[in-house]
Amino acid sequence: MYEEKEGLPAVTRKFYEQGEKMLVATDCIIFGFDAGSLKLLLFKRRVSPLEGQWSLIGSFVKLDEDVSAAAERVLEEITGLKDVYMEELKVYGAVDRDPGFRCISVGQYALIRLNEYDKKLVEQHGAVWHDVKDLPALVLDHEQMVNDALEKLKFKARYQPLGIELLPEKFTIPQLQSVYEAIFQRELDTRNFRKKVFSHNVLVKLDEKDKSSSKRGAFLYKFDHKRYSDLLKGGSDFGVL
Amino acid sequence: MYEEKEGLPAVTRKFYEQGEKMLVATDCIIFGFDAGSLKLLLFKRRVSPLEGQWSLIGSFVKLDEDVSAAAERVLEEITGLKDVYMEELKVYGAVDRDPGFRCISVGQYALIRLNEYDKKLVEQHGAVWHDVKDLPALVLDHEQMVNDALEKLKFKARYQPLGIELLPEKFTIPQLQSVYEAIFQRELDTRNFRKKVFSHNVLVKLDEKDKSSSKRGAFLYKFDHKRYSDLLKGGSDFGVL
DNA sequence: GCAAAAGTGTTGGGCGTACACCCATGC
DNA sequence: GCATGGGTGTACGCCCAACACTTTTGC
Repeated sequence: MYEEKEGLPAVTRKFYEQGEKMLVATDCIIFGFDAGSLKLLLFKRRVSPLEGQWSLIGSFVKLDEDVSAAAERVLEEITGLKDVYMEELKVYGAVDRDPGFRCISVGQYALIRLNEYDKKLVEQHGAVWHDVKDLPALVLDHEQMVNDALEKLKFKARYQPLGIELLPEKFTIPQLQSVYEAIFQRELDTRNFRKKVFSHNVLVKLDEKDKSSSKRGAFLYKFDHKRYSDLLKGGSDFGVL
Repeated sequence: MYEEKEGLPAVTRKFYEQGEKMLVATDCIIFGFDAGSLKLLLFKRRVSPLEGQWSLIGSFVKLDEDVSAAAERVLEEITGLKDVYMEELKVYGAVDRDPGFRCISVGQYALIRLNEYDKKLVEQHGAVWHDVKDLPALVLDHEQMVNDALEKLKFKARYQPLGIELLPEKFTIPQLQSVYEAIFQRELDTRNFRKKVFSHNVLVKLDEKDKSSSKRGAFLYKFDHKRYSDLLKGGSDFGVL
């Protein structure tokens, strides 16, 4: 627990006492990818307030916890995952956004691999994956958060290889294309897509094929993280279209 | 003043009481443009804590105030300006960022016209314009905020006509080019710049010249806000390079 | 042998970039 | 008449978008 600091001059203490304190929450927009479509992890609230309604997964930020750490804690509590791609979306700071008490929320979105998370943990929390094309109504301003996150994801995916965050370590090019088609909500041209992703030289072809989705089978690739970070320093971008 | 809500079920009250409350501040990164360079409005603190040191202009967010409204209030208190281009930068939420009490800050950056602000008000607050290429040390994590804001400004200026937010209503093309050169910190080619800005068809040529910086004089233009918002709906972008 | 997905090249147009000279005017 | 900044056009290369057929293999 974090205490008011001792030993500050009176005038300084007064300065901080003037400030009105409020709740700070973080809500996580957790994306996954499966069966050709983008999924969102939602949570049916089992406790008051707003019991029984769908919401994002969130928590209050503790006094002794960084805001980003709070989001990481929430994500780990519900999926068992650490070290996940996660980024701040924006602040939701309207006075009346939470009917209980003044509370601002920092939206943060995460991309996770559906083959890695802890299914039991998710179930225990009453969380369910929903297709982003078919979402239920959500509490408070959570629908706005989801829409903002989808927009930002579309935008960022044009310049950063976010697609690989949603796939297993080994993946095929058709799978990768399918991820981007789900993000952009439109079909991409196979030849142009391959040309583009290979042009960055960050994919390593393996000697294995995945035959789960075709008779011929597609070669598996993995992402070369080291080469990627080297190229980033050179200021490259990693668009797929 | 904002009170704890009455009439909530006990379990709901408990839920909100569990949350640890903290200070929420907003800090404004206020950019202006003058004499060919980008300026930042900084503030020499006259009160404890951190008296005498340079800092951004900020304030605690009040319980009955939206986060964005707090930034607008701060900006108006110090410059007299309303309805200014302002946008959220990001949240600064590290536990130890403020030595006084746990306080997260929402950085917000603003672009203002140096011919419009209230000079007396700025003076009264001990605020001074500094060239961004020559900034003093700043308190807390404010230097990080400034760097982040400069990065974001560079990035966004490629796709949105932010330059005009820093110029008077009537401006010349060389002035506009000079704004972008200050933002990107490099020289731009005059012919390509003109080609690009005119290609968007959002500048209206006036029948006046500005002779303040050359004998020949440069034609003044104004920005066609209506045409711009119409084009935006069509999904255009407004790059200058 | 056929269905179903994997994989492969070429072309045209638009956009960004590089580059050099004449114009108008005040002094 | 000259110094100073304002204003203009072209040519090249690159990247994006459009487009159709062959390959592999399980059934």
